[in-house]
Amino acid sequence: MRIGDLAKRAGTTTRALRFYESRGLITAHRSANGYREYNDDDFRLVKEIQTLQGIGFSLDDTRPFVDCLRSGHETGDSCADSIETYQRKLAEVNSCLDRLTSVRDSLLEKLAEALSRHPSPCEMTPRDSSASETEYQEF
Amino acid sequence: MRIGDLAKRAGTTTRALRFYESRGLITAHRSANGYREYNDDDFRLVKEIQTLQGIGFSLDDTRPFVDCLRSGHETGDSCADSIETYQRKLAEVNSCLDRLTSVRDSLLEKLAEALSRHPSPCEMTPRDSSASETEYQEF
DNA sequence: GCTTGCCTTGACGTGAGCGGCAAGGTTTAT
DNA sequence: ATAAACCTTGCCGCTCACGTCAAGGCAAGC
Repeated sequence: MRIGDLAKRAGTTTRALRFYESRGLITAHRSANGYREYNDDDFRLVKEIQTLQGIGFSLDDTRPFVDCLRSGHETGDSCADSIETYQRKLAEVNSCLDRLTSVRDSLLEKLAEALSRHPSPCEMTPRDSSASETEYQEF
Repeated sequence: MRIGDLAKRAGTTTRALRFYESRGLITAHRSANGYREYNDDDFRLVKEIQTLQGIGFSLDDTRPFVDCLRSGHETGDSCADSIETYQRKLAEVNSCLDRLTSVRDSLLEKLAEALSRHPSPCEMTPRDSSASETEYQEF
């Protein structure tokens, strides 16, 4: 299949696929007219990338998994490098959790202090607090 | 004092101070030769910015606090907008904590699965696990 | 032949928070 | 007089994962 077909099947864009190729993650062989040709294995690679990106992996971090799949393994995490990446990511996530927890604590503290200084007697959040639209940016 | 003095006092750079000014956070009046002139109030503004940035606030998020100080309040969080920003940030942090927690769980799960498939009998992390240099990038 | 819809490469834009450099003006010390 | 150490504005660079043109080639239907 060609790049547009793969993009549709994988739910991504041609631009993303070409970008993955430029990063060396996937490599397509070309048909006579120069078009990229993909097979089902390539589809699996893209899916692996998407899954890992969904967990917060950078493209570089997905490389060991993609390489692992390309070297014939059944799953992307059947190789030592992938396991190490899991562990490194886990450590990152844990340290970030610690940091965010302390941030939350200091925020709660600051908020309590500020509220105690600034009573605001008529503003006890009277309306519905629909904060579900926060698209978690940096945190 | 001039921009270099303020930068030194606040432990930042002239480049950062000019950037804050370009974002409309601080405004210096100019002396006869065109140099920026700052006073102790400006120093407090910079300190407020730094404190909030240390908690993970974006520059834009520090704006209510800076405006609050500039409007004469004793603390940057004496104004309603600052309180709202606190609350919004708190919601963001909490949602991010939830997301990271589920990420950690799925990572642990995937790691366990992969390890059960890939015994690796001679690699039980024999060396010291000095993962303290991970500078928490995206997480 | 013309349009439509694929495909190609390449180069620039995005957002955050500055760093670094250029090219010049000002002040102070020697 | 001149060097050192400031200051000014302005513009490019950085990371990341692409989006968005731009300019053109290829294939198929009418």
